[in-house]
Amino acid sequence: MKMDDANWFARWEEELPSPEELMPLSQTLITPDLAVAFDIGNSSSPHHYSNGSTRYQSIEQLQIAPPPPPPPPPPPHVQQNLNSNAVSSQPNLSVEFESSGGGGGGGGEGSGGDEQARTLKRPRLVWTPQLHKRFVDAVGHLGIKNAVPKTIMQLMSVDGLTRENVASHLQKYRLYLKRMQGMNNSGNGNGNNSPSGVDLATDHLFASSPVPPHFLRPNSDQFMPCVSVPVTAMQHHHPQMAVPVMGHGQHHHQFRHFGNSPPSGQFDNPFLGRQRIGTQVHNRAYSVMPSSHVADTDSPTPNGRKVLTLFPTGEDCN
DNA sequence: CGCCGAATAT
DNA sequence: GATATTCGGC
Repeated sequence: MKMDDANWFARWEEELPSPEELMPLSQTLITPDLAVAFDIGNSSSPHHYSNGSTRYQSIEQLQIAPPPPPPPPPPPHVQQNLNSNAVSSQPNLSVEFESSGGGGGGGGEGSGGDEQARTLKRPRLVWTPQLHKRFVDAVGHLGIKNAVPKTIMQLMSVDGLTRENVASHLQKYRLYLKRMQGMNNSGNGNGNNSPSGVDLATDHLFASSPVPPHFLRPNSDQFMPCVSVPVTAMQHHHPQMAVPVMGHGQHHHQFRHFGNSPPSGQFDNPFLGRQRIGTQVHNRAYSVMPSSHVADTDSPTPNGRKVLTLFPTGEDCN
């Protein structure tokens, strides 16, 4: 009760990715051209983030694949290179972009696209567990009141993340919460009373908590460790299973996590509908990480999409 | 006009 | 299924 501010911040910090993890992630948008050209395997790009600019963070897990690089012949196996890299660290890096087939368009700008990167058509954003966590944290800390795309986006301060990205994700997230709510009530087909705590959302899923100043853009610091939130519990658990629980009025949200040992098991991922974890529980992060991504190797590309993956998978995506 | 959210499209 | 884009209402 009293130990909040100081404490939560501390905890929050703990849970932040270690510098080692962070650094590798600090690449900003990787231009498709670059990606292809460099095979991305070389994360050794010297230029992490532009320090001088006003970019906030560097939690570049955002891996938004850059603008449409229509031109050259995209090697069909681009993704695999990345995998090899996965081992290096745990940064789940994943870039996904559609093959030129659909998007079309082209622009061809250099790699200096700073502003442009944000303006042009970006490839589909892949919500990595880390990214999602940022999202959840942000939402949890904003009141339901403030948890709107723009605000969330700001709180997350992920370079390149757009309001639309967040809005879309938020929509899904809300849906997920709704399902959770429904589950506790009655007719959940699952005999389980979902002790798992989804009870949180009865109506104040998250209630309010003014965004702590520290959260908002560090108007002067481009270096806040990472803007996240103090997730009271779970550190080494599936982040996916975290749900903001709002206890009392203005307190900091505790996150209840379930999935730790799902009694009867089946829980949905934050977004995914119920995912059966009967026999095998996958460590994979929440839904957003379809097996295809986690799979590792060349996964079947559904449509014409190419998926670049760099994730070791699972692990703790703290 | 910008933003939000639900619906709809890809 | 996951994300993006569209569209109506503030």
